Order: sequence, then C-alpha cells, then structure tokens
Amino acid sequence: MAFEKVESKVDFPALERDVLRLWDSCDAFTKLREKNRGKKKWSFLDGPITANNPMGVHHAWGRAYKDAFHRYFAMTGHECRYQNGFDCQGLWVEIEVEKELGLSTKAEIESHGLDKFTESCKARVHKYAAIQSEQSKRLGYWMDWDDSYYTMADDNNYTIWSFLKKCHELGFLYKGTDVMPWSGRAGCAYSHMEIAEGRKLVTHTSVFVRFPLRGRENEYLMVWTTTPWTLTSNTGAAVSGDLKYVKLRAKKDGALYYFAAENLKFNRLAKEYKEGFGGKAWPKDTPKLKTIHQIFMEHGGYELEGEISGSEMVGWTYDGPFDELPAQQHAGGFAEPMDIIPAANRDWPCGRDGHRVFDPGKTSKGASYVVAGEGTGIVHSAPGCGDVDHGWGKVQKLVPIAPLDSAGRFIEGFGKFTGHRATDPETVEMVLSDLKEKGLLVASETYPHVYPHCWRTGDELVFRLVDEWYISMDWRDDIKEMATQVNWLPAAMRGKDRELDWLTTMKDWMISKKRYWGLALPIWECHACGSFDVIGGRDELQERAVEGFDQVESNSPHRPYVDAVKIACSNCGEPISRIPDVGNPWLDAGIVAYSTTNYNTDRAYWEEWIPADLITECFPGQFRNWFYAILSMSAMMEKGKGKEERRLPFKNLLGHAMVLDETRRAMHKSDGTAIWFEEAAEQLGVDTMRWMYCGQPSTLDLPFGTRHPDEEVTIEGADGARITHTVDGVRICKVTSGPADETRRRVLMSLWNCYKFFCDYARIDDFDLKTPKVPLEQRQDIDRWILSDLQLVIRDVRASFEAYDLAPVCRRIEKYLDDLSNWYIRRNRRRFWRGVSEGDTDKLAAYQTLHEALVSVAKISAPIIPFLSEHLYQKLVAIHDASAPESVHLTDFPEPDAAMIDEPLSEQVAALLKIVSMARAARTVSKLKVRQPLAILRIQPETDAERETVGRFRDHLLEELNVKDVSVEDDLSDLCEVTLVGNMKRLGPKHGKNAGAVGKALGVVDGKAISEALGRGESPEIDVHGERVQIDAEDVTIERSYGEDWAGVTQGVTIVLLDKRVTHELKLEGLARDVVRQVQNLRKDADLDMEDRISLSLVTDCADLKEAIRVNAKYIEGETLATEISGEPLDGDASSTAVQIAGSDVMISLKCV
RNA sequence: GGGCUCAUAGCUCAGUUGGCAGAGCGCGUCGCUGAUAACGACGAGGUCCCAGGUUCAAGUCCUGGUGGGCCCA
Repeated sequence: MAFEKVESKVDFPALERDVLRLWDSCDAFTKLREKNRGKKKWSFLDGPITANNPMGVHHAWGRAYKDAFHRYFAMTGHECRYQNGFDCQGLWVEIEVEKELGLSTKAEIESHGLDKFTESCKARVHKYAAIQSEQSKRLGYWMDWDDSYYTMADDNNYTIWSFLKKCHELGFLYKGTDVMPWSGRAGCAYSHMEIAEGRKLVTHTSVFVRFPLRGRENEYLMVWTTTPWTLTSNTGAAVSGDLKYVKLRAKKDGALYYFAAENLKFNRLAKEYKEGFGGKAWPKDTPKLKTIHQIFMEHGGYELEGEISGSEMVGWTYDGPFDELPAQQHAGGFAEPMDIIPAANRDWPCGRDGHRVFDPGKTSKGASYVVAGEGTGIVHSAPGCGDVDHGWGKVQKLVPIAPLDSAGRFIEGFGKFTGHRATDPETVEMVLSDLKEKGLLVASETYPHVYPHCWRTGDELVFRLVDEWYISMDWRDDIKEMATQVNWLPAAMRGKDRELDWLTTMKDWMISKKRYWGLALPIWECHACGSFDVIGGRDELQERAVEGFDQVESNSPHRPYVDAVKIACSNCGEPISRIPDVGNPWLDAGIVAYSTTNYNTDRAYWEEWIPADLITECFPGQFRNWFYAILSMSAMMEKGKGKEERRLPFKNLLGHAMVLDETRRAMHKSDGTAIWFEEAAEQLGVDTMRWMYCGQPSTLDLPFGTRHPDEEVTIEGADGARITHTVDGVRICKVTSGPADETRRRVLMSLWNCYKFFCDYARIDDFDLKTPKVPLEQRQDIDRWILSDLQLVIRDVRASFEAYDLAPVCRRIEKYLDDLSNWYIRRNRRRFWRGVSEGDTDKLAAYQTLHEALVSVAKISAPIIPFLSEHLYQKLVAIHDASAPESVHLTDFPEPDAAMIDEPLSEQVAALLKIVSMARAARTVSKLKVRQPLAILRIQPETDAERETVGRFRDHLLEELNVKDVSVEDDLSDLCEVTLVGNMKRLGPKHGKNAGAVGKALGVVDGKAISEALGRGESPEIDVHGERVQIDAEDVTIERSYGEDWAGVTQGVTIVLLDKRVTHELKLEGLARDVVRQVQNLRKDADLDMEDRISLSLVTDCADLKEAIRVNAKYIEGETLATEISGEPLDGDASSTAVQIAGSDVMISLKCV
C-alpha cells in the first residue's frame, strides 16, 4: 500500500475517536494483556476516585499519569492488573442523594426508610461509576473496566473489619467523648479537615457579660463571648496567672469589674478593620469596634481602683448567668442521653455549684492558654460547648453541660430555650434579653470573624458533646517506619517530611460518623456490662449472630441490614446490637492494598502484587487522607509479622499538584468555571491534554484553561451524536486554553508536519518500505547523526519513565522533534525534492532515515499521546506490513542500539549548530541579511568537535550561512581589538581588598599587549595605583571587538568572523537571490504545483538588477524552474506582481509552459 | 500563637561550594521560509521583598522585619 497524502489541517478529536474505534475493532487492549500474560509484573494500585459526579479535567491529570505508566510498562513487557477503583461510601454521596430524594433532615431520611436510602446511594454510585468509566475510555485510559473495585463491596468492608478487629485485639480501639464541630443540618460531627473547607467571614452578636462574684458585694468578672448561647452552659472562668487584672469601678452603678489591664484600651481587630481578614474586606455595614474604655465612658464613666494578679483570683466562685436552668443542677454534668457523661465525672459538683475561676496553665510550647487581647482576659468556659473548654474541664473537674441535640436545638432542661436552634438570630436575642433582665449584660456589638461552616450546606457549625470511636495512635512509630521506606516523588515535594510531620502531630483517629451510608463499624456494644465486641469478618459475624444475619446475607453489610444482626455479648451473654455509627471513608480507601488483592482469601495473589510498584495521586490533602490511611492501615495489618515478612503497600508514590484555570485560580462547579471532561476533550483534544499533564513539572499547579459559561457550544459525544448537555444536564460551554494551543502547535503539529512532509514526498516517489536498507555507513553524516541522537533519546526517555518522571520524557521528545524538524528535515529538503533516478541510494537513505525516526518517535511517545502515535504507526507501518503488530501499543518499546550511537558525531553536530547560531548573530548585529552572499567565514575553534565539524559539514555551513568559503584558524586575534576583564573568582582570594582595583585597572590597560604576553606564557605586570601587580592567564578573560571589515561573535574561546566586504559580484548574486525569493512567492500565490515549469519575465530599470539577472540567469532558472527569462512583459494570462528589490521597482510575471 | 517553606523580568520559574543576574512564555525589531500560523538572530524589560551584619565580593551566608503558602494549635 502506498503512502497517503496528508492534510495540513487536523481535527485531533475526530482522529482520536477514529483511533478508539480502531482499538475496539481489533480488540487491542485484550491482545496487549495476552501478549504480556505471565511476564514480569508491574503492579499499580489505584487510589479510588469518588463516584459521585462526572469527571472534570482536574481528575484527568492523575489518570493521564496512570495510563502513561501502564502503557510504558506494557510496552516493555510487563503484566499489569489494570484495576481502576471507585470510592463509594460517605457523606458526599448521602448529600447528593438527599437532594435527589428531596430529604433535608436525618429524621426525614429515617422515615423515608434506610433500606431505600441505602439502595439509592448504591444506585448513584453505579450511575457515576459508569459515567466516569466512559469518560476515562475517551481519555484513552486503558483499564479493565469490567473489573473495577468498589469500596462499598462486601470484600472491602469485611477487610476493614479485620483491620479494626486487629486494632481492638491490640487495645487501640476505644470510645471517647469529645466536643466536636457539628452540623445541625447534616446531623453529624466534622473532622478538622472538613472544617478547613468551610470557613467563612461572618458577623455575630458578641457580648460583654458580668458574672457576680460570690461573697464580694457588687463585684463582677467581666467576660466576653461571640457565642452567647453557650452562656447557658457556663461552668467556669479561665484567667492567666501571669496577667495583671484591673479593678474598674463604674460610675453608673458603683459596680466593680475585673478584667485584664491590657484590654482596657486595646483596639480590638484594629488591623482587620484596616486590612481585612486575609483577603476578605471588613464587612461594609459593621462599625469599628469600641475599646472597653470607650464602652464604660459611654455608660457614665469609671475609675480605676488598682490591679490584681490573675493568680490571686484563682479559686474565686461566682454565680453563673443561667443557674436557674435544670441543666445546671445535675451532678457530673448534663447531656442527652445522660450516659454520654463519663462515669468518672459522677462526683463532680453540678454546674450551678461549681462556677469557679481557674488558670488552665500553659500549652506544651510554654504559652499561656489565656491571653489578653481580643476578649477581657477572662475566658467564659463551657466544657460541653467547646473543645478547648472540654479539655480544661477534664483537668479542672468542671462539669460538661451539653445543650444541643443532633439538629443543633436546645434539649430538655434548658427552660425557655428548649427546642430553639442555637444559631438562630432569635435565639441569640432571647439570650440577650434574658441577660438584660438579670442585669448581667454590659454591652453587645456586631463582631466580624472567620467562623467554621458546614462545607456542604453552608450552615454555621456548633460544638457538641458526643461519643465517638477512635483508634489510638500509640503505634504511630510503626507507620512512620513504613512512611520512611516509601520512595516519595517528586523529591521536591518533600513528601516524606510532610507525611512524617503529620504522623508526629496527628491525634487519635476518629473513625465514627453518625450517618447512614458507609462502612458499618463492626462494633457491638453491650449496655448491660459496658463491654464491646469487634467482629472481624463475614464468617465471624455469621457464627456469632443470634438473629438477623439473613438480612446481611440477602443484601449487603450496610445499614439498615447489618443493624438487624444481634450477637451474644462475649462478656455477659446478653444479645447486643451494633452501634449505629458508620465509618470514616478514608478507612474504605486505606484498605485497598489488602482488599483488592484478596489478602484474606488468596494470600498468594496478594503476595504477587503487593507491594505495588506505584501509586500516584494529586498530593494536596492526601498526606492526611489517602496516603495516611493506606500507610497506617498497612502498618497495622503488618504489625506482628517478622521483619522479613512485613510488606509495604507500595514502593513508589508519585504526587502531582493541582489543575487551575488559566489565571491560576481554583475552578469551581458552582460558578461555572469547572471544566467537564468531555468539554475539554472534544474541544482541545485528548492527546493535547495528556501532553500538558505529563509535560507539566509535577510540583507546579497546571493553569489548564478557561471555561466560558456564557458561550454555549455543541460537541460530539462518545457515540458520535452531537450533544449540547452533559449527562447531568449542564449546558456544554466553550473551553479555551492558551497552554493547550501552545502544546498542540509546538508538539503535536510539529510531529504532524514532519509526518506530512515524509508522506507527501514518499507518495510522489513511491517509496517502498520493503526496499533493502541502505547500510548505515553508506548514509550521510546527517542521517547517522539523527539516528544516533534517536538512540540517546530512547535511552533518556526510558530512564525517565523508570524514574516515574514524565516531564523530562516530554521535554526530551520535544527537543528531538525540534532538531528533526528544524535541522534534519530543513537541511535535507533538496534530497527529497530532486527527481528520482535509478539506484539513488542517497535519496533512499533519506527516506529510510526519516521513516525510522518518525516511527520511533511514535513508539516512544505512545504512552503519552496514544492516539496520534497510533495514527502515525498505522499510516507509516501497519498498512504496509501485514506482519507488524496491529497497534503501536502492541509493539515493543524501542531499545537504544549501541551500534548506532556515535557520540563524537552528536558533539560535532552540536558544534555545527553553535557555529551557525553565532554566525547568524554576527549577521544580525551587522545588518547583513542571509540572502546576501559573503566571501568567507573564519572560525577559531575551541574544541576538537568544532574544528572537525567545519570540515565534515562544510557544505552545510556554506549553504546555511550563504558564504563562499569557510576556514578554520588557530589564532584570529590579529583581527581583533582586545579588552581584558578581571576574573574576580581568582583575583578576590589573591588580592583581597585590592581585588576591585585590580579588576578596574585591567579594563584600561593595553589589552592586546597583555593578552599576547599571556599567550607566550609570560606573567606581565600592570600598574594599580602605583603598585606593580603580576597577572597570569587565569586572572583574566579576554573580550574582543572587530574592525569594520569583520563581523564577529565570541563565545568563550570560539570566534566566528564574517567578512563584511561585499564585492560587486557578491552584491549581484545577492540581488539574484532576492529575485528568486520574489518569484517563488509569486509561484506560491499563483497556486503552482512544485514541479510546474514556467516562463518568466522580469522588467526593471535598475542597472544593477539587470546585470544581476543577466549574470545569474542560470541560477534563477534552476531555482524557479523557469525555461526562459525575458525582459519584456508576458502576453496572455500571466500572473504578475510589482515588487521592490534593493529599493528598485521590478515587475515579475510568470506563466506555466 | 508555634513549626516548615517561599519572595528574582509583565507572567511562570531556574540560579551549583559566595565571584559580571538567567530560561520559557509574552512584547518589539530584523531575518528565513515551496512540510510546518513553524523557525532563527537581536533587543527592551530587574530596588533579586525591606533593614542591618559578615566578606575583597552577597540573589546566595547570618540577624531582625514585611508579605504569601502549607501544616499544627
């Protein structure tokens, strides 16, 4: 089959869809797996993608990596598992399903039916898993899509159970109470990580309140809080022993107030008022805050009656602001249900009786917990409403009073507040008016601050006393040991340090969540005897179950089915139920090194595939999420094994940064800037995207592109139909991307045009692939160079793939393409143009060389751009050779052929390019355009390579630089003016303080004389402020300038000189070239074919031009394929143009003959 | 509040043991062009965040600030 003419315009997305069809029709992926079955394994472990939404371009970076490595290791003969993973369980799915079903509270979910809810969650996961699978196929991601793992699968959940059981057996699993940030809307606690997502700048009504001191008539502690509802649950007041407190007498009512001395005139939030809150401006309608001084002055003034140390106040008791509430009357504290209150609190006095001033002391770093500044230096403490307070309460024996239910409303025991939502403004007003009635409110104000909110619903978070289940992290050293053995890439990410940092500071892992869709924690708690059992798997559950196991058997180990199972308490024999909590979703993802490789059912298989060679994910966040979960769960699973047997989950971890929009801002679904995968794929092309992802340094965020929410477009869907909306019903919009355009132009189009050049001429010349190869030694140097370089590229690219570093792969291929396109092909164009003659082995060599380079580039870039490389392979190889593999991805990755490597040749070509570049610079600065021939190029070489290249590539130099002669000379200094520049690196240590002066002196001495002396090996002296200073060769570098006859450029020792003297003859030749150039332009404009012959007319009055045309007629005819040149206008349908050459008018006309 | 880290051209970033401040993109000029909207040469553009210190010499080392990012409180 002959080579086909190639279009210069390419529709890459269409080409990619064709390639997808080709892969389908020849079953390429299956054949690849068959080809590699039983070979050495390359094991990849996928971090599961959340199957809750369609894929965006930010997911595609990691997936491009994953596919590129799979394809590389397949081409190098490795067996792979090709298993993709879906993350299925967790609140994010619940939230979306709630929306779908129109449910908004936990009560509504429960009345809707947990079984139906759970099945809806499963259905949503399956729906989006299917969508993401299709999207991934469009990306060219070759995975075993029928064998993806799902974290909601029974295996996965039961394997986590075995992990938790092991934690329990080692004594690391416990139930604790804590005050957690809580969303009333979602009805569950949030981890600190989730809170970080939802901080917002809001205003709250904050209050100054006074607490009457007991036994001190008309004396008060002054406290301040931004959450007035927590005053209902106050049990203590914290001070710092190190602070000074003032006694302030208010003139209005004679009351005496205590608060930190520093706070009296402290300008609260002064900086924020001016500069805003980290980028967010001070809210417009919020007045500047008053000082405490100002507040008292506005209320009748005050007098100061001295100071007292905080330590003297410790132990004082006071009346709480809401001591009348029933909740304040319970010994040990108050909560709903009461059994959350730890037994140890039972003897502590009730809230009302316990109000006390205390000093919580210092943090582990030595700073006081209580400081002066924003508040009053006396901190209202409610251990049932704040996590810091809760900690203090435990130490100080101040009881926790927990006022809120799971919806964030006051529970029974809080009088008129019962049933009110804590965060409602009306509730705050109730608290305020109550305080006012009691005479306890000193002042209130609008206070702006950044406060945690629910990341999903936007609701303000409250703090709530809850019991949760924890894994103790007393064994963190085991995890650190494992983290240390992993190879964290890229090195600049400092992943190991960051992970170890987290492992050092992290607290015990809270694994429970009071929700519905997730891992059922396998904890059965006995309320009779207080013990609990942990079940380690399905079989164990079946054995232990005394009722309800059929529910699990016929459904799945999820709520509500698993809730029906009762077991007998191992301690007292009572039938007991599972706790209602579900698990943290990172448990689901953290176990996959075990669950997906059948650890509990087929240990041999696990041993074959674990440790995985690679995991790769977007790194922000993952140090405390997936990386952390997989390392810690693996460390636990391996705990107790002998040192030899212990396995890492993976050996290499490759992280990458984030995908941003073109202006480097995060893209958001909510404002229409997030780019849906197909929008980009069909408008930018997948190969282009993949090159962007793989070519980007992994540590730097990728400015991907811009979505235009106002510009709707229609694209081609996977099945070929035109589509206007995403599967989620979002209108498809225009996506633009400067970086993508740049990549397509610079890389893909460059490769395409090399391919086009080859095919276009190969077609004309009937180049036959089966013609025996011209032996390497019979090919031109430039052929052997581009093939030698190719081997070096193959060697380097392989090394970079093996090092899991893709950016250098792309850079290396880009450089090679540049050399191929802008040097090899450009320099060899004439070999392809010239007519065919029998036995023209040189032309054949050119074709064979270019063909080999192109096919090799297609192969080595196949892992990065699987579509374009496939297309090239099909057109350059497959259609000509029935015995060749059907797909480029079924070929072997090229290996460098040592016999073809010629390092000296590569050096010589590099030297050639350097000399050409220097000579061009010389032309530019002397304003001598390349079309003007010059007499001679003289070169003083620095290296052997430079010397040899001038001989070896003489013809290339003459032609490329348009000179008549070229010479190599040892010493061109006669033609130069010489200036000396001191080498400070040497002069500094030698002359110390005088170094500067010596350097300056060198600039003014007779450079030529000194350099000649240095050249003779002498050490001449120069005068520096009257002192004689000896100079040797290494003290100076020599700079040269050139007289008017020579255009020169120096680089190190290398000197390139061009003879600027243009003789009359040379001038005429230059004019002739100008003429040729203009004729060629006209040929092009007249749409002539390259081989069309013409008759040419050149009419001008200029004597020089006339002479130039006459003298160089043969040259002009040859270049322009003119059969004759006339000085008279042509008659008939000639194409004509009037141009200026060297300032004179010329009328050019031509027509085909 | 503590720890880590960063600050260099319009943008994104290199800058080695201290020795004349760089690249890519963008911009301007010129050149080259019968595969390539490609390519080449040249040029403009710098308070190397600020202030001290060490040194013959500091973008680089030290101290103190300022501003950003990450992590932990």
